[in-house]
Amino acid sequence: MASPTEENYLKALFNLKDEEGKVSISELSSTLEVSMPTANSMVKNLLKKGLIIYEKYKPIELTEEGKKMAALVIRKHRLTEMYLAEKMGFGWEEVHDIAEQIEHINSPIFFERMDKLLNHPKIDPHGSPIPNAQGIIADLKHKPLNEHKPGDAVKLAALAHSSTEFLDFLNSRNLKLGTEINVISVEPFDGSMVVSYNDRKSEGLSAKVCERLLVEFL
Amino acid sequence: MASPTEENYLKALFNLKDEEGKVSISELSSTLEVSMPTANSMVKNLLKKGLIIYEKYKPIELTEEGKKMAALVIRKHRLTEMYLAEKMGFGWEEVHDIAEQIEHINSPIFFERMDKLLNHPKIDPHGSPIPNAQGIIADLKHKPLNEHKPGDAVKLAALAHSSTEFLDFLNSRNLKLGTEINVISVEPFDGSMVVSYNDRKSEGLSAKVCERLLVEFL
DNA sequence: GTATTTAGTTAGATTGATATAACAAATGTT
DNA sequence: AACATTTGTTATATCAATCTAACTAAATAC
Ligand SMILES: [Mn+2]
Ligand SMILES: [Mn+2]
Ligand SMILES: [Mn+2]
Ligand SMILES: [Mn+2]
Repeated sequence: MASPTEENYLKALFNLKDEEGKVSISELSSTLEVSMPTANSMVKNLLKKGLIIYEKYKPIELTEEGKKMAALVIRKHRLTEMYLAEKMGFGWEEVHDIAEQIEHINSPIFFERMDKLLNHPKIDPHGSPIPNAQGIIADLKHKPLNEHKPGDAVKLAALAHSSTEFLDFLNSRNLKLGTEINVISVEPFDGSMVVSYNDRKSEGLSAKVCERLLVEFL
Repeated sequence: MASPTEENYLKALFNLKDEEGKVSISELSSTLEVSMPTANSMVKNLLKKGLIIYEKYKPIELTEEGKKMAALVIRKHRLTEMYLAEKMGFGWEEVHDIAEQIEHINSPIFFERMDKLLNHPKIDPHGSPIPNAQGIIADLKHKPLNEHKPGDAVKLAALAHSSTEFLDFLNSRNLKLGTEINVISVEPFDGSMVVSYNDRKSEGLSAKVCERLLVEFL
């Protein structure tokens, strides 16, 4: 079985591939906050276990087996986040740090029970898809808000990144998954947008925020 | 902070003291399923950290600080067991193994939330007391069933040991916490008892079972 | 196209948790 | 009391996960 450390590496490799395409040793080491030699030696270890494909100085790739294991760790993480939010009343900004630890619990019945109690949720509290028990992840291909134009009416469906700071920001603006947003204008200079939602007639959102808000058409 | 390994040692020291009085290296090593040199070196480590009192060849004792830390780990364990049983529908025979892992999660808000959602439970699913947040444990001084005599009417309040096998046995006899038991007779030869409870008019229980059933007078 | 910078690797050390082998102390038995 | 058994200790080794220092390959800049 994979140790907690190995699970964290697999998860990081999976997520970085999604976000950045190719994955390098330096990205891995900074993501996991370890030194490059540490990441390098774990990469050799994962290679030996057949979970990645790797040649010196080349990008790191997960094998099919590695992908599946990564997806199952991500499943444990996201199910936990959903459980914490839905059944224990935690805010979406609180769940990640706890899930980062609980994802390493080795107990299939525990996570199956969460899944059942939650009625087999498809997404976590940040709108990210929960892989199924076979390690298959739905691709929910939402578009970021900044790709929309004035007049578009959309619904907040997910977040591209979900740092605590960003989630606190969204809380302060009362933005939640499901919030219906109308695009009023786009500032060509800096890509910021003016939108309305709920009873807020005119809210300015920076380009950085708009890129991270993943929405679907209404 | 204490590592998961250190937490397991503290917990074992605390529980063994309760069950056996003095705690030796060999008891510790067999309880934790490690070699004696391993237990010996961890004892040195805990000594250095001021969590135990120890002199070569003498019994091991927890310091006040060690006792408090042990009690807080036990609190996390028993709160988790109660949460799993009450909120997630696990049987009392399923909760220990999961709690053995979750007890090492480092997140005060997580365990405080469990405590709150459970309405500050005083006991775990096996009737053992849950230490409070200050590390104080109530002494519920129940007596084992085998110390009772024919004619006594008692209520099952806790279990002296709670191995999966024993819990499976109790399930098979439909014995639960709260079950009201009437002592019909005691066999002087082997200490076995005949009792009645619910609609069972005459159930034989071995001495071994009767020692482990902790009851209170009705 | 050489020089500089960045990224990656190797070597070597450390720490925590574990083990086995060998020996020593304490305890139990006759 | 002597011997045998059990318990505990020390010495030494391994393994996973980490680090720093030194070096090398690749990428970028000029
Ligand atoms: Mn998360
Ligand atoms: Mn993690
Ligand atoms: Mn337990
Ligand atoms: Mn444990």
